[in-house]
Amino acid sequence: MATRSEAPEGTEQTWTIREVAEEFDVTHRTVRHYEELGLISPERRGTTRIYHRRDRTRLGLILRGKRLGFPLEEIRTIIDLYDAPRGRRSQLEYVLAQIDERRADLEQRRRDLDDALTELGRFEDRCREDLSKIPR
Amino acid sequence: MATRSEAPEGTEQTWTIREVAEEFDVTHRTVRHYEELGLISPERRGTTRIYHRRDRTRLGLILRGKRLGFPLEEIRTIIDLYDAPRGRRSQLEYVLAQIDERRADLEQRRRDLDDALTELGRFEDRCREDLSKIPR
DNA sequence: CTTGACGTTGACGTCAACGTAAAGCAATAC
DNA sequence: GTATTGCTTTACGTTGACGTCAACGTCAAG
Repeated sequence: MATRSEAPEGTEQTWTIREVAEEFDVTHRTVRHYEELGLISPERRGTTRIYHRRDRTRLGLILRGKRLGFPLEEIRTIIDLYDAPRGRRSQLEYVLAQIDERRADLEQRRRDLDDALTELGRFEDRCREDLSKIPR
Repeated sequence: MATRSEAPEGTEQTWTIREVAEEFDVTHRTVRHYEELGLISPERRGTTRIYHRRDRTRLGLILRGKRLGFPLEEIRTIIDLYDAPRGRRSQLEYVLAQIDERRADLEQRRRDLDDALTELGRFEDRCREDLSKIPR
């Protein structure tokens, strides 16, 4: 569905800004905003933006980051991490250190999330108990 | 430590705005902002705000909600839910329905979070592998 | 060749979540 | 007394994350 490009053989599939925007259910303005912040950098054919699979992957990461409540600047450092240079040992060690920080952050969030869920569960139990005491 | 009030016996302990702000590591401006939005409503002794345990509990909930990335308005509906009237059956059923919605939201977040964590783990593995191939 | 449909770049608007500065009251410190 | 804290309100400023609008280019269809 909606495989727009001429994709005969070997030719990589591409998308327009409208297409990626609709696919991820955001506006084209949002997509361009992310580009202004350096989160995506689509190919330019003349003045027109051409989006590749790579861009769609990154957009997916961005939106998941947003659902998790990260600010865009932080999201940028995260996804940049994924294709940071890792040729030299020092670079790899830096990346590994960053990974640890990220993980600590995410695990804190998971603790908060689990707390919130168990609290909600206890609250529901209380409510159901109350309900059982109300006649009719 | 910093038990400000005159707390002789039976008297409930209270706190000033500075005290709660420092305890939760936010500014007093932030605390007042939450009050403006109706998320907390401390007692007033004349013009001065007096915070009780109830207010501290709510502030804790607010900040956890923020760490989870919820907007303050949504946080308000959540914590209001916790002390909504549940006397009548219809009210209880409404509350239970809200609880379900909340839970669905939180579980979506947990999925996102778990995805992010496993992805991070895979990435770390790749990095460690790369590292093992670099001599010295 | 004109009309859409879609693309582009500014530039300004808006809303949330506070920060910050100005100015005042009120109790303790000296 | 005055001075210093600590609390208060009022009010404007800032930052992030877009929305919205104007003005224009481009290309296939009629």
